[in-house]
Amino acid sequence: MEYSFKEIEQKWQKKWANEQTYKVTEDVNKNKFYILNMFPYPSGAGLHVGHPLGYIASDIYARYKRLNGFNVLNPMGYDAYGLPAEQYAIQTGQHPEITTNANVARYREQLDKIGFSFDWNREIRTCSPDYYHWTQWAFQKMYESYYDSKLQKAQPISKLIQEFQSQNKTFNINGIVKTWNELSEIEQNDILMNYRIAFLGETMVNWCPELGTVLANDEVVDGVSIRGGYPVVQQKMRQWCLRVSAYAQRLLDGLETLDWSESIKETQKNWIGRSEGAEIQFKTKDGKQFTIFTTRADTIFGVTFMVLAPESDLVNEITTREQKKEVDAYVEETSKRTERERMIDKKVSGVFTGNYAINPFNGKEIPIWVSDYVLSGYGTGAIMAVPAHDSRDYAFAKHFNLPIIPLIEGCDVSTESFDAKEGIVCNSDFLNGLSVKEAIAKTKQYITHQGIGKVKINYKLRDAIFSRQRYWGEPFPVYYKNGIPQMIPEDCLPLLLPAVDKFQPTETGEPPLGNAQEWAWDELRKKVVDKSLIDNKTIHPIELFTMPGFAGSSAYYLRYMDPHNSKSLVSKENDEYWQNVDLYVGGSEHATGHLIYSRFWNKFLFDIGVSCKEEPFQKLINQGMIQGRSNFVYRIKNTNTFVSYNLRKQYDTTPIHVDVNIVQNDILDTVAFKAWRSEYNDAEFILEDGKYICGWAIEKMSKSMFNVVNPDMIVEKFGADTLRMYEMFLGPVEQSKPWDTNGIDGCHRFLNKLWHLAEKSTNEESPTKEELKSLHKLIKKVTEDIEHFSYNTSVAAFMICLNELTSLKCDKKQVIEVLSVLIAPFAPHIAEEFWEKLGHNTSVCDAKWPQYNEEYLKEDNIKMMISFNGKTRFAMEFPADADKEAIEKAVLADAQTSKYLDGKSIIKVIVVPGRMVNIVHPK
RNA sequence: GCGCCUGUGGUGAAAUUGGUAGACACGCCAGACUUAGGAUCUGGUGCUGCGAGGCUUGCAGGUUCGAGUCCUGUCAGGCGCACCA
Repeated sequence: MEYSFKEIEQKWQKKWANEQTYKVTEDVNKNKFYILNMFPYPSGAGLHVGHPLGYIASDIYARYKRLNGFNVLNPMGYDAYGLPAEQYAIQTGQHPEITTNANVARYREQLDKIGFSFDWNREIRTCSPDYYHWTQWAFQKMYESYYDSKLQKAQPISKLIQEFQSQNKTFNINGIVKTWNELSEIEQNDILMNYRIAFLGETMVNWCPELGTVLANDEVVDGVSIRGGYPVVQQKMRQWCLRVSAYAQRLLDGLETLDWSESIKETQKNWIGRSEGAEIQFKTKDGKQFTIFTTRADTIFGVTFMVLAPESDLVNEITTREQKKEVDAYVEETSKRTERERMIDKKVSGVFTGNYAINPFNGKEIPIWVSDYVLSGYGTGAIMAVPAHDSRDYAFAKHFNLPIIPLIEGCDVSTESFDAKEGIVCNSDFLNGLSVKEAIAKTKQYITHQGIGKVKINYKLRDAIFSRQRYWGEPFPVYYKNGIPQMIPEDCLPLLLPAVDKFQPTETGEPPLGNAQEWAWDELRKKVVDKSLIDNKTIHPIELFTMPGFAGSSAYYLRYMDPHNSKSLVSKENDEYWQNVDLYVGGSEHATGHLIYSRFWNKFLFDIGVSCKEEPFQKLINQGMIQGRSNFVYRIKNTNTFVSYNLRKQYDTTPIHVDVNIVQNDILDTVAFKAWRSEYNDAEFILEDGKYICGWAIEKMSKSMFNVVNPDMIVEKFGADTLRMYEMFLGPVEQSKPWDTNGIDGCHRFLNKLWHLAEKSTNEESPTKEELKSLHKLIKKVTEDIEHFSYNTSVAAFMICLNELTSLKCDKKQVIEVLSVLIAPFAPHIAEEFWEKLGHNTSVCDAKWPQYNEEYLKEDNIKMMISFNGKTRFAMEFPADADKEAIEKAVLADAQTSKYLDGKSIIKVIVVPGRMVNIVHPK
């Protein structure tokens, strides 16, 4: 009988669905294993062959763990809210809800064909009210919490208020000192905003007019938006923010406990950007005070000017009346430039404020400048400039002809600054003679002691901007009373997103939810307890901003543990059972976005006792990107004649992308090509050896390159099991590699041969010694490979084993029984079919993973390397149980007749490996 | 500029972690069978040379009896961060 994969796969997929084979329930008698893929956002293009790579790899691991007796949670869902889904809807002119549902359905259909062991009972969608209920809930908890820097954890804001009251703490409001109880509600609220973990802040944001929304830092690269590549400008706006920066140190420390790749940890460390330094207070000549941040406190004697960021509030305060006009003009000018313009054009600019600072170490007067090379958002927005030892200060000093004082013995600063933190300090009073390291420490000690500064650690990590002027996102469960945000009562959640017709964003930043004023008032009437407030119109309707894409994706893995719970995000029992994700699989492009937000979000939930683990993802595997392999045809210019690849140089040709689906092994199907597009109907070909050979290149997989390969097509032609095996065979999971359908035949042939071997295997006898050896070699290899995610080599091991069994003419049922279980993670459909034919009435998923027996693996002979006279000469074989004397004897006997030796010059013989035998044989 | 990663046949890649480099697969070559088919099977296939042999893991050194693997330098490619004081 033929291997009719189509029939087999459909049969088992139906059976799995009907019998809920992959449904998982909490079972305290079994060890848990939580495996998770980064859930996809369902784009309109559907899956291409690169998307399932990570899913297949994790599915293999999930099935393997299950066969080893673990209770495996392997869920799947959709990240359906956010910009990409909305942009797609806008482009196609349909409502995002409609496009999202259609895309989800399409994804599901494609995924089902590949035979994953997902538990679809636990499916979640970030845009479904059951789900975003808990996104909104978490936001409210963040609003009602502050970060206690002494305890280093989140605490209820009520505790802070209590402290303010009981300590009778005083606050300076516009120069008037008041105690907490003397403050108005608005003033109290303003103060608390500086502490809340979710807070309203007037901050510089990345405003993208084209997308009509603000963006988080990780959504902007090189001054343009990641989605669409539109320019982004800096603008001050009142926005919801998350105090991610409070968790900077814990986010850094947590990395040490994680089993993640070094490169992704490094990326996160860079992004968090911890730097140890000092804040030093300076006074101006006219008695005003300001603070700077530096990591090079040791260079204080080389400060020849100070620089303020143009956006800094200090600029106004410090600038003298004479210079005001000039400074204002400069500030105005820089504010008009976008981030991108500033980045491209790095020319030195700046203006003198007219004011001078006094160096607290030696009393010298230092001019204060304003320049855009100092950022307002980092440190204090003001620096002390040491041109001798900082390249940016150096460029500035050279440009404006400011003095440069070298501070390291023997350094040459005539053409460039000396930035290295090494050498012996000079020109620095009491620091002279110290190393840079010592000088930094001593200066820090000095400033602390003198009360002119303090040791300070700064982080580059900024607070996340949490509102978007968009429609397709979670509504904020917030309304306003006298401008003060109020949380909608917890038991009134979720606050549903209204169905509106006009959901397009506006360039001015008016949120699309503004089109749903009626909804806002209606919701308020339903959700706010004190109805008189509404009638008096003393309150404003619901917040019209929505949450960003990362809101829904930050704690989704917790929800999978208990997806239908309507009382809480996750029940205590379920959280304690599943703990956290043991294996997380996804792309490394989320290193500074999702993987930071998610860790932050989980740390907060840990602090408030919702999550029992501080880190959400214990082990992380970053699957590589699958690139496309494009094919080209070569058209002779101004004709409709195409010349084959190796003849193209004889003509003046233009390479043209051709659909890879009408090319096989780089040979063009000329008939299909003519039919492909009307302009090629009358195409003519110059062939070589009767074939048209195409050129090729590795490029991104995209529609415009005609190199997109659809998994449906592969499943149709070769079957899901072949697709699964081939994707793994392609190379290491973590490596980026091009897709090349050409090689798939090898995997298909393998399954075909396996099928025929299984068919022939009706012999009930025990396997022979050779057969057992081959089988147990495979068990060992596959077990080890799966543990190490080295799937490409385990596929190879299957092929080797099959070749061996075939040449042994193996026909034993017992062998096929073991093979069925071994292959089940990779090719589950065929495995089930074998299992059933062997007479089992349970799923192969409930089988037991075989253990190998070292006894069968023993080699009769051991190969060893022999070295003579310092040169490795050749390998010799010895019986496995040979002792030292026997080996020595055999080697020396061989040496007498060996062509490598003349029989008289042996000095040293070393036999390796495994057992090392040194034979020193003096002549 | 700083940090991280990767360089092996025509192609995707292996290499028990220091032990006969190129497993396995694609492709290619030759053959078998066949109602010549993009089916199946068998053998060959790193480069070079008629040959014995020689050469070979980006390049140059080093350690070692022995290096793709370890060390130093260098070149190339990729990724991340980047006026972060």
